[in-house]
Amino acid sequence: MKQRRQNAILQIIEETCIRTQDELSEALQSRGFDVTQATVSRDIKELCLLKKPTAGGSRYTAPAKEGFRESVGRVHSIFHSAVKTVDYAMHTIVIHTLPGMADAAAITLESMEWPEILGTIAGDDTVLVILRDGETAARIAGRLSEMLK
Amino acid sequence: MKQRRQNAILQIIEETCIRTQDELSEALQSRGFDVTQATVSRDIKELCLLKKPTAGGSRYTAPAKEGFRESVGRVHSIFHSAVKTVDYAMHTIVIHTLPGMADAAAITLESMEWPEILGTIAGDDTVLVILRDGETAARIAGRLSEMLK
DNA sequence: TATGTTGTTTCATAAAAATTCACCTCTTTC
DNA sequence: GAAAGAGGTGAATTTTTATGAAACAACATA
Repeated sequence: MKQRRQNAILQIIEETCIRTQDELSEALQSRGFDVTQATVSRDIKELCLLKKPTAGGSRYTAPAKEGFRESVGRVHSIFHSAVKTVDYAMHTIVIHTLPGMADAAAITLESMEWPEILGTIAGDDTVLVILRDGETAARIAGRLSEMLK
Repeated sequence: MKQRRQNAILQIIEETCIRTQDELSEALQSRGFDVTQATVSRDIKELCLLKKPTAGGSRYTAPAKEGFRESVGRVHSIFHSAVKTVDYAMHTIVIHTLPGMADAAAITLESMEWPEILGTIAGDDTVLVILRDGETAARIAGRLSEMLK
């Protein structure tokens, strides 16, 4: 059901100019999918749709990159399941993972393309992340911790 | 000032991962630009920044297309200044413009790439817009009227 | 000097989107 | 069959974003 609904969403935003999540949920209603804005919000997040600014107000569209959609959802879950703790000192963050998972965690980190991250080094169960400065390290460490919740 | 601030914004979102407009206005504060979220919201609209979904939450980025930024702002103003009235019947919308401006209005319409619009025909001071059906015509006509405000 | 005019900003608030929490409905496992 | 776990959802709420109105500044005009 969810799968079919998300396909419908992709089709709808292709065919019509959808500007809000309420509009989208109405469009779905008229196709027999009875969902609320809350669900649409989650679908949009999963599909990685983006709200593109155009002349007559903004509009939801599918992301340019293909294959992008599939990857993003997984990155989060890989990171989530691999990482045990996140700590930091000076301008470096230390991430402890399950044994053998450090490399996977590092790759997901890289894939996020956060500009603050200068680079990562992965051992077996530890990833070292190098940031520009201590303040940045604190901020990014906080964000990574958030991702574990 | 505004110009310089918007340049700063482009640089900031390039260098750091900005996830909300509040974050952005704080980043601006620390660079000496003392602005509120309201202003940031308008800057983002003018710069046509988009909020791109990624693994660790979404993030503002510059649009892919270059030259995109300049064009979008203008489309709206051209349409606004050229068009006098918008009306519709059946599955067609009739737009009256200032003399000689119909072509310009039609071109801006096309540039919006609204999927509901099958096509346009421009005379001297009139544009005919062909939609899929009457319901769509009513909806799109409403939207175009909105743009005149 | 008074009087627009235009562009930009903030404040307050409305609108839109994300999230929390509770509750379902299935599976799986004992 | 009961209990536990995983997915998925809606209602209500919070957070984030957009906007209307008023204020202000810079500049031109009478």
